[in-house]
Amino acid sequence: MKASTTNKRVQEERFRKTLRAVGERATPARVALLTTLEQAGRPLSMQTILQQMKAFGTDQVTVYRSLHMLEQKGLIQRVDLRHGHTHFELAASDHHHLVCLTCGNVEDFTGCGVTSMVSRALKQSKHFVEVKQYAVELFGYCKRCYKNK
Amino acid sequence: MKASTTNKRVQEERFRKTLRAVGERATPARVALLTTLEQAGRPLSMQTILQQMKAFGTDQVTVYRSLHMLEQKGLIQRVDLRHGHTHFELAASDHHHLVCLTCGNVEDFTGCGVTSMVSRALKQSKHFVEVKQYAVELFGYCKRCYKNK
DNA sequence: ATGGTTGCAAACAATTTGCACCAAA
DNA sequence: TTTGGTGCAAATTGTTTGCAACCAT
Repeated sequence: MKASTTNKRVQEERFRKTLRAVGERATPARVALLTTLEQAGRPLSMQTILQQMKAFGTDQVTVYRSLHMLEQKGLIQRVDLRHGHTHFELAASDHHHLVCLTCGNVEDFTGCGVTSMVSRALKQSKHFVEVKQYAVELFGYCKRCYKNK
Repeated sequence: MKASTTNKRVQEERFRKTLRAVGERATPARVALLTTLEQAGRPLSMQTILQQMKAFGTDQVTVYRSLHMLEQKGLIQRVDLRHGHTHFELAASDHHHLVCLTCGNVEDFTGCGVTSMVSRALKQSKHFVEVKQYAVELFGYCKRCYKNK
């Protein structure tokens, strides 16, 4: 048995537990959705998700409904890469994205200093008292596209 | 003549110049769009924009086409406030947003230390060499909604 | 057993395209 | 004058809803 297969099974079991932990049923479609996002390791477009889940035998409608629920429960996050369509990735990934404005390539980066940013923002704010999530995306050019500008 | 009227005319003239400067025609619809975003002073939803522009006598299609062009030229920016629909605001506003996850209220904040964040990200990056735009949104709770949680 | 979940069909909403006419430069 | 912009209608794409059958617990 290949290592990747083992890992996948372990992941799936973990996701089943996570789902039950937030009070939701661990259905095959939901587990497959989380596994797909996990294995991708990067934000997946709606298109791609629908495609992969269709291959798995899941209806579009179920995908939409599952994504809503998972986002609501905070297990996944919507990402706006300015590619023209929504992307999703597993939540709790404390990294952010560099996005190429030309080719659309995405690279992660960490250590954006978001903690100090949050405290500064809250200190400055009149009405806000807590920050739970954040979106940080940087848009620019990768080497290749920079040259061809 | 009221001061606000004067300001509006001055703004319009400025926007006409800006449009020509990026090689585009200064049509009434485009100027009205930019003026609308300017006067709002906060990100406007697609809905709101379409509504206001319809009142101005502009077709939806023209609004979509203008928004695309203005975004392409870097005069406006798409903002994802996780309200379920796209928002736009004038570009070059070097502030970011605090968004309430419950009521959707938006507040600006400045001084997020984006410059040092950008240099850290670029230093860390294998492929990226330039950052031209960024999106920084913090999601949390305002006083009122925090109490009622 | 049973209440939440799914698939299908159909409604609904959002966005884009083709084309004739009009206007900014 | 000429090139690009606009409005209208219709196509296309994206997302949601209603309901009967199904399955995770």
